[in-house]
Amino acid sequence: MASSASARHDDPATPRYPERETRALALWVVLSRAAAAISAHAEADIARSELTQAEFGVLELLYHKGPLLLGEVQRRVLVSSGGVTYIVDRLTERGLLERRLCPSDRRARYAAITRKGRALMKQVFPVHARAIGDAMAGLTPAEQEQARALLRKLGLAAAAAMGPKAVREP
Amino acid sequence: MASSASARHDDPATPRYPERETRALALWVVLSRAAAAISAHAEADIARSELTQAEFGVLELLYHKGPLLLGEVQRRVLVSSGGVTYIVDRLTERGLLERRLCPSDRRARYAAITRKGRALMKQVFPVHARAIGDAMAGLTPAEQEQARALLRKLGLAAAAAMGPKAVREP
DNA sequence: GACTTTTACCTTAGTACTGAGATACTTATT
DNA sequence: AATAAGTATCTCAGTACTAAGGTAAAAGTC
Repeated sequence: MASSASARHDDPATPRYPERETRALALWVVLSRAAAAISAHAEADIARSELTQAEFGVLELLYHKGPLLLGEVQRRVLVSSGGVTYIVDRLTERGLLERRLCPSDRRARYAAITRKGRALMKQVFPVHARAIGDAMAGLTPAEQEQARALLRKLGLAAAAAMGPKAVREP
Repeated sequence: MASSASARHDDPATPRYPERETRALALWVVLSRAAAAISAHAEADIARSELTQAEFGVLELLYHKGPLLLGEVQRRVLVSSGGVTYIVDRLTERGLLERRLCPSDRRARYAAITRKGRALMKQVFPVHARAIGDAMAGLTPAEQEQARALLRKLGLAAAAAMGPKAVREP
């Protein structure tokens, strides 16, 4: 959740903080707001396909990357292991995904998109990509590249600073 | 949820998309990953105070802004109205917040931080601000300013493009 | 002044997800 | 071969939320 500590200090009751903190908090506010705004666009578009964002994320991942072990899915989609099971269950029930055995490791399971799932994504994803493109249209292509570089650097540093513990499930 | 459509196209089964979409999707990936990484830092710090992120957000908002109508709280914290009721209930039960009548509108209620809540935030927030500062340390101050400007522009444009419907609750 | 509409909050039921622990298999050690 | 340790997945209870519907007051309308 974004902080609301502002730069204004007219009110003597409002506490002050060092500049380093103020700058970081301000960035955190706009970062979470921007993510929420884009996410709202994405979600609105995804709703067309009767999927949640997480379900769409998993389906889209398998559509573009091919069959993956459930653990790999978990790492990429930033959901807990229980969540992956739940989501894969739901998508399997709807015939969009299937589980496959792993020949080299009998404990492991692959999740793979089905013909039906592929057909759905083929119909839905191009429109989704355009929706994201529209949502990002507030920045010029050059600004988007700039933002991408900065956010990549920030994300990698922040993830590394969390140390060995993953973003989800310590 | 971020898209995973990559720029690699060695696999003939992988669909291609226009550059505008590819660029936007790539930005969406790093944006959501960066937000998740920073959020993980924030959450780890917030856990110290036995609050959820949403609870912390509400308490912190009222700490810095003073009493607000529940609707104003909702707009700022990006939670549904039911969520605000729920969160304010919990914080009130713990004596950190109180509801106050609005003199000019008898339907409306203010949420206000209590002495106990203020004491908690006074103890907890400076440490939180430092944690956010640390989480952002992957970028130089200048880069943080740059990122802030870009994300602000992006967030405002994306929110405006959603039209009249709010980020939450259409 | 009785009516509709709008606004603001609350309640209830249901959903998506997390976290902890169970299960089942594999690999390493003895 | 037996045991221990490690890893991958699944199960289940509990949490935080959302959505829809309800109530009550205010504001506008005729």
